Amino acid sequence: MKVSALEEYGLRCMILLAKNGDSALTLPEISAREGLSLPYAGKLLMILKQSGLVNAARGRKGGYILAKPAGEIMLREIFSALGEPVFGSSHCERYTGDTECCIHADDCTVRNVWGAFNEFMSGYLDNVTLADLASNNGHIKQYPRPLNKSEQNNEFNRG
Amino acid sequence: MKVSALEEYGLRCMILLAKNGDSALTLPEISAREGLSLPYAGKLLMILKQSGLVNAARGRKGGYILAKPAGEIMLREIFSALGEPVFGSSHCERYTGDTECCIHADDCTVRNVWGAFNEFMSGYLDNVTLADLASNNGHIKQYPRPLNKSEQNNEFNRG
DNA sequence: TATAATCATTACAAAATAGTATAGTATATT
DNA sequence: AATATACTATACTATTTTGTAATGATTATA
Repeated sequence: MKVSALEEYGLRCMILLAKNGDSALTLPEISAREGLSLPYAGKLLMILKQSGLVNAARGRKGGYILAKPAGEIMLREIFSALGEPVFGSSHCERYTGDTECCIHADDCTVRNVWGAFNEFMSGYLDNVTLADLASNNGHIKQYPRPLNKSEQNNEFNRG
Repeated sequence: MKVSALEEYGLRCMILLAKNGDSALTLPEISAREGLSLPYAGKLLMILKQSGLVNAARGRKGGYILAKPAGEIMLREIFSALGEPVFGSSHCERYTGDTECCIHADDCTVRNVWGAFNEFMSGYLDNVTLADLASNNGHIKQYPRPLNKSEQNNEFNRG
């Protein structure tokens, strides 16, 4: 289970733009401040632009800026632009082994594991904005805690 | 954010072995029942064997069997064998851009996002066993729910 | 209108992951 | 012992992801 480079660096660029407020940042600036090569930063921002998350201006006074206020950008939008959720709609089509359609299509045990992750992440992605990340200087003190063992035993349907 | 093929198919094989109880399954059987090619199933089981999760017997009556009861195998062990947790120890070394060490090493905003996922997953992986997955026929009714907006506002340290 | 700074686009190269092929080694059965 | 059924190991190929290169298009300014 891995975060892709696009997701990692793309989210970083979005946070950078959010912290920079209303003034635009150029590719050379973004590249320098994120430690990315210029072409790669360009590629990232292009993806973000094509997803409608940032606006670009060409020419001498050009640069990139958020397409809307950071407080109105949910994390989900950013992740959707950069990749897929862990258990996305394509998951079952992706892992079909040798067969046309997954052999567990009817009765899948694994699906529930990814489903649990996915539900948690959905709650997170749909409730946290880019501004939340940018404003607190990167120090979220507490995360939604995981359930302890007895809570899990209550909530899971065993046997 | 993606589940790797190894994680997906490896976990499926473990569940299959768990459901099969005390009798061994051969590679041809595993291959057929999971819809995987024989060589690929072999590769998977080899990884699981080298991690100590399954025992193998060679020869005519050979096959694979869980190395210990499914109830004593935490999901974490399986995932550790097959890949890395989302925000593992190598994450910050992995995404350093062009620089030797990540430019955000001191003050990283993104880290908290992955950290939240990671904490949730840890709570899950450390509390759910392979038997939990195998015994309920794949139908977990309820997952640890995500926090709602007001809970999040309480738990997060804003601005 | 020339120029420098900037974004845009396409094609390519490198690395990691996924999956296959082939040739072994071990064991139960006959 | 011969054989069929299994696991083991290594090397190879294909695909996806990651990152680079090179060239073109746009705009502010002098």
